[in-house]
Amino acid sequence: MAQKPSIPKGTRDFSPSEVGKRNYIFNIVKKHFKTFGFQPIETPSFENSDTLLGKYGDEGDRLIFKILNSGDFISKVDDVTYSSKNSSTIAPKITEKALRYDLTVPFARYVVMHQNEIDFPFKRYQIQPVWRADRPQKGRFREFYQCDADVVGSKSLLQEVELVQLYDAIFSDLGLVGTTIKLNNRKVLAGIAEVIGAKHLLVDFTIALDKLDKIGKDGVVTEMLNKGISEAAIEKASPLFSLSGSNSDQLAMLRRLLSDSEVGSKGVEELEFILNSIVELGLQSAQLTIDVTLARGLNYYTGAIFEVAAPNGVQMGSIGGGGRYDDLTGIFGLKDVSGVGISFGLDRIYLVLDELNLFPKTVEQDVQVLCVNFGEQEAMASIKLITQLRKAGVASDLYPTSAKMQKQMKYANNRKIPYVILIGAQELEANSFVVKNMNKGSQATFQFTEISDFINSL
RNA sequence: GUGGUUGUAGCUCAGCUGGUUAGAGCGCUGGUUUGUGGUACCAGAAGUCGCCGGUUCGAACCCGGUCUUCCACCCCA
Repeated sequence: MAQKPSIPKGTRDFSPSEVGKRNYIFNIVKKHFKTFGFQPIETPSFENSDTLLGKYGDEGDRLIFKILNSGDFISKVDDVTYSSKNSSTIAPKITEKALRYDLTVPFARYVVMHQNEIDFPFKRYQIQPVWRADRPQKGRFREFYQCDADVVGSKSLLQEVELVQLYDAIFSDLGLVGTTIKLNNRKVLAGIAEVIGAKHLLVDFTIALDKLDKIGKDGVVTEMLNKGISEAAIEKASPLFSLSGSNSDQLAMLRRLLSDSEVGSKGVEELEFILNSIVELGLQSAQLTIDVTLARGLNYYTGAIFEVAAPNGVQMGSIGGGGRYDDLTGIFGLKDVSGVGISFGLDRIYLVLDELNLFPKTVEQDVQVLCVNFGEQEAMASIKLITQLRKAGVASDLYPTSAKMQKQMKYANNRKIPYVILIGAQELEANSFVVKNMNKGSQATFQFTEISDFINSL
């Protein structure tokens, strides 16, 4: 063997059966996006760097794949910058494009650029790969697909309610029972920070709070102290650390805690509306719960925040997330367009479905009928049969050479082809064909004139 | 970006404190079975032991570097 080829870290090849399973998920997701009234758009794989940079925080900027300029890009860098050997000052001068990091920011750019053609409220969905220069881990890749559904141009909380329903519809259809849709609200977090007097430390506060289930109360307190949040403030916020009970209990507690904060009370009100609506509408298989510790890194959320956890017992980061952002298009110059959206982590959903064995067997079955090749004349008769089967929409194939029957049968078996058709000398003479059911092992003989009987029996 | 971990046949992995021609199971190819797969038996092919360098009479094994895998952190789908 020559040099072994390889693919970059964090990327994957997909085999036919994997693509089959991925398409199964895509199709279900798309189907529900459509029935909820969303329309598809697509955007380029790469954007201008300044469209993306600065939208995801410093951490996000680090993870953006930058594309080297074409041509003699080095000669255009001034000597001072060049000799500084400082990556962060040189990079912007030699990389004017960058790979898409998520679908939300390109969507905001799209909305601004096409604002005059769009009928608001605009509901769009988008299923495309995104790239992040992250260190790979289980369920974390450097190239992965996001499936987003967003609504822009409506402040109605009914959108949030519908998005919860959409999550539920899709996960139910995928057979993924027992997902938890965690719900929080940025205004609630802001209210808490305000009430405890740590308004300016909102981000640090929420990031620390987000880790509660991971590092425990003591860990969170330690981190908050390190970030400069006072002991008195932490003490005031301490009811949050042991918040439990039903959604309405939690709401009552929050309402009490935030009664002095206007923004906080507004957040509680929003939470309450969404929860009450869902209680009235009901969900098929998902559960909607308040989770005050849910922060999520993306800074642009301003209202509801969603995150979906896989069913209990599956070790996997969140399989979906989203939220309300009041001013995402503002950074591109279009004010006062509120948006709310959710995202599905296709690759993680795949891993979860695979682990729980929830893919239907049929997704791996491509060809339904294989004709054994016995020789030239027999093959010609087989092709005639296959032509008719294909016209009827039956995926069928002929083994291309008259190899040993054993080999042909084995091929059919390995390919999981459920029916094998035999047309040998005898059948040729009798104008018939033998159908072998590979699952049962049984055989049946049909006349050429009875092809439709066979098709109907499939 | 920080710390750790992994790499041996197509796949999953053995390989003792460094010592001749590197092993197994599965898979693959052929045969038992010249018109029947999934079971059984027999035989066979297949590896510059991730890559580069060093130590040594001698390296899959020790040392350094590098790439890759997985994990924790950071962050996140």
